[in-house]
Amino acid sequence: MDDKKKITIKDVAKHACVGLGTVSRAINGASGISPKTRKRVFESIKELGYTPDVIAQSMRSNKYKNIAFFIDISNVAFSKIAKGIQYELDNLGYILSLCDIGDKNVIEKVMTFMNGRKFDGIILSLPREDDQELHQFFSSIKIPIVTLDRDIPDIPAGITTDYFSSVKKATHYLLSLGHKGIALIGGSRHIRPTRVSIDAFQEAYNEKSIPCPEDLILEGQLTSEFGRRAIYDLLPKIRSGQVSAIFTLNNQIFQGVLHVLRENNLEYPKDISLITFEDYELTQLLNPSVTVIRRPLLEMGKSVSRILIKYIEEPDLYGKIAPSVIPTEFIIRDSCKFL
Amino acid sequence: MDDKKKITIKDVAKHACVGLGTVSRAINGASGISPKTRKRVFESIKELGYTPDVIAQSMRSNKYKNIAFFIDISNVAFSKIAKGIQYELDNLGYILSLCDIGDKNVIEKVMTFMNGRKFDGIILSLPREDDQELHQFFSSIKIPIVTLDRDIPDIPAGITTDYFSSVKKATHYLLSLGHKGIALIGGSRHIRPTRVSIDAFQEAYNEKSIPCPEDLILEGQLTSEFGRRAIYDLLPKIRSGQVSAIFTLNNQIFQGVLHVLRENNLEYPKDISLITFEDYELTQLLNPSVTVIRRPLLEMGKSVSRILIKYIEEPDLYGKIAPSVIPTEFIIRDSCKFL
DNA sequence: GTGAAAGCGCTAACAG
DNA sequence: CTGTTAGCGCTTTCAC
Repeated sequence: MDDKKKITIKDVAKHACVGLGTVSRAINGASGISPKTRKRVFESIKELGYTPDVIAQSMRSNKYKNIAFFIDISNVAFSKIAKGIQYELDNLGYILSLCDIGDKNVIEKVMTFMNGRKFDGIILSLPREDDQELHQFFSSIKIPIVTLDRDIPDIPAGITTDYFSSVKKATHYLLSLGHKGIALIGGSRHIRPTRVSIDAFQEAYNEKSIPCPEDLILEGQLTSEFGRRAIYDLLPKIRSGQVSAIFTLNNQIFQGVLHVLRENNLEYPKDISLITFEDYELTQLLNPSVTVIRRPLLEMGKSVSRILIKYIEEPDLYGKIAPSVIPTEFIIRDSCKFL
Repeated sequence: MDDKKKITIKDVAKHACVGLGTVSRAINGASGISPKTRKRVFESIKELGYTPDVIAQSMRSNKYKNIAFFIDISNVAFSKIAKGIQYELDNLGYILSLCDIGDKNVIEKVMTFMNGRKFDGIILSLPREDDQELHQFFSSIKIPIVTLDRDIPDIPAGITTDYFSSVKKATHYLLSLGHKGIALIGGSRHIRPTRVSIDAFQEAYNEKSIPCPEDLILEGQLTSEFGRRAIYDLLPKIRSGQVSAIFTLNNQIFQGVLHVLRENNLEYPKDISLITFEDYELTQLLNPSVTVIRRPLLEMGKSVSRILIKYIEEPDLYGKIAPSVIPTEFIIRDSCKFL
């Protein structure tokens, strides 16, 4: 990282003919140093090409300039969110340490990762909200933690995506097209996005005074495997016309659905109408293109970092800032037909 | 991270009635400690719930248990590679620090990221191989660096993907289907994958004693934008039948191509045959499904980490291990027609 | 305002 | 084999 021999704060002090502490004060923008001295110190720093050793700084100051990000990497959304986070963090001199927690054995992975390590803050996107053991673990940590669209007791949400309004909009859209049998396939009520979406779905039906088909609300996991299973079970109802539209709340589920549809020679929008969450290359390039709800992933990453950093810099605020509400967009394309 | 009050090596020493150094020796599995004492120390460690402070360890030992990963996050391949890397690193107690370098201003981002930070090793996937400034920078660093499919002077490749054989296979396949005008759209010769693929492409033609259409080898960037431009220019030749197949070397390029094809009502395989690199949800779910060359992304991540760790643990080997050669797979689906 | 001194928690070199 | 000692590079008192 450095050039030849490590040049330390000591060298700078000597070069600038000041004491160790003075250099430190200059670096940290602390008070109690005259502008003149400060300037001289900075000149020496520049001349010597000195860079503070982050490790040594950390040891003394308990600041690490390091954020941990726990997420299931398999989710396509991840890379864009990560990009947003990293972008924001970069500007502030923090780095991102990545931990893939997959979707099982989460606690074990988290603990291994944290073991003896130090971070200034944590960004959390857990596969479920009801893992008591995990909550307990995170609660015992006294650094700021912030979640991505999760309602977890004692841990403030950094951002909260407005699934409600777009799911309602989408459901209304389907309803207005004449669909009554809409199957909603999502994760479990134990994660916020699914929970909120179900509420919105039901409310849309209620507003039109159409009875909501509770048996068509399918809760499971955010995997393509679950999508396959769900749609497979739905096949008879699709064929009988009882179900005329499918609304998937996650891209992996959507992919599973698509597979089974294909295998069974079911075409959309002819045989079945489709709406899904997450707008990405697949939904755009599929033919016909797919009606979707889009989340601004990059922006989500940036927002969540901003809040986390604020908490880190002003610990007193922790938990007191309302999460950024991220808007979503309902984009109508060609995957739904008029009944 | 810890529980209440920080418990240190000192506490352990006191508890186990041994000296500081002894505890350290036990922790580090160093020699010169009797099994009996070691056991006692570990008992105390367990009892006290002691965890070594990685920061303090790092400061003394110059080991950080931290790997830096530089990559353009935008690439879909990234998340699976990252998963592989993280998986392998996890087992060895290393963590992954992620740096998104995008595809411009790379050196600036790299330097900001490295500034004052310490890593044990670096995994590098640069957007181009011919950035002198960047090479110089990385050459000046004396920790192991390993690349993902890049030939960079002085920096050993961790893995090398066998693009050659599958590109040749794919080209032969197209040739045997009767295609002569195959457009090859890739990045620049300045990155290994494209360079090798071009070679293979030409060799396939040569083997069949068919003159290789050099003017149909299009070099550019690995972006959908370039894909669009390239295919746009090709349109007349496609319509005239001069070009009957397109072979894209990257998924983003492929997506650009697909867009333009769609906009111009060109269908595959009817109007044009298609082969692309990277097998992912899009190529599988598109209808018709797309003939592809697949790389085992997860495995690539694992392999590159393994080599890097080996270099870290045995610095003498640095640069002396041949890169793992990662096999690729040519998967025939429905995007090419018999001419 | 500024220098000197005291550690942060740990490893490594040195005596026994 | 094991205890003690000296720092790693830095921040933070504490005097002056």
